[in-house]
Amino acid sequence: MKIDDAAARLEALGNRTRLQIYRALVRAGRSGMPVGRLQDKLKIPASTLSHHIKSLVAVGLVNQVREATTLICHANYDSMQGLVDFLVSECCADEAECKNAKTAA
Amino acid sequence: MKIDDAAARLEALGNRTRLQIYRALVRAGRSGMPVGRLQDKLKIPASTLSHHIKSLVAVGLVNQVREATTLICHANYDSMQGLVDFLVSECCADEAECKNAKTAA
DNA sequence: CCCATAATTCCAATATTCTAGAAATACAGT
DNA sequence: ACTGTATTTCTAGAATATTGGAATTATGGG
Repeated sequence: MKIDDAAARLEALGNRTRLQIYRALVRAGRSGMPVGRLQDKLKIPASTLSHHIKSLVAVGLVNQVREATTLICHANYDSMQGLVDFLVSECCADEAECKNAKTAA
Repeated sequence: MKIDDAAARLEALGNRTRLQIYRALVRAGRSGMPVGRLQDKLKIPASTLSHHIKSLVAVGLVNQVREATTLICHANYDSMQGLVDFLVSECCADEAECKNAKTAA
């Protein structure tokens, strides 16, 4: 993963509201959750919510599937996993020891 | 971890420059890296660099130890691990199946 | 105490993000 | 086509972040 992609994903998650959205979707699992339900759950205006969801979709952390008039949102696990891998990779690349952190990755 | 702490850490990493700083420190491993060397490496003005480092320290992702006139910066692995754990935790909490993502955590 | 090096803080300009109401669009049922 | 529900886009003001030069502080050597 390129550093700009990683930064974009981290930035997307680095906002309380968007992180709440993302967590709700992670909790919802494979079945996902419609935009409307997110709105009920998080109590934020539709337009605000829509903007935040758009950010998450733009960086690939969230996918959407239309089902009639409702849009179902899904957390994209692969995208998150790629980000996590990026974060823990190259640990101590410029150093010798450091076994702990390597196993943590 | 509280969601606000997680969001703060993600926001700190969600900026190209700060992510570059953090990665350089991760690569440097236990020995860390002085602020001045980061400046040489990343070619950014001292004040800008200092601001960014301060953000990373504020959220606990980076620690600093003074050694004479130079300040050595270290990536805090525990802090990062806590963040990663937070991100992959509670996957599918509201659903039944979903084994893949669980094992990924 | 004075100097040099390392790094931070002060300050201000610029840029970006966040928020949300209002208007517009998407879709399905009748 | 008309209506209602779901959601997005338009728009713009307020808030926050980013940047970097200049001044300041921190530390140790002579």
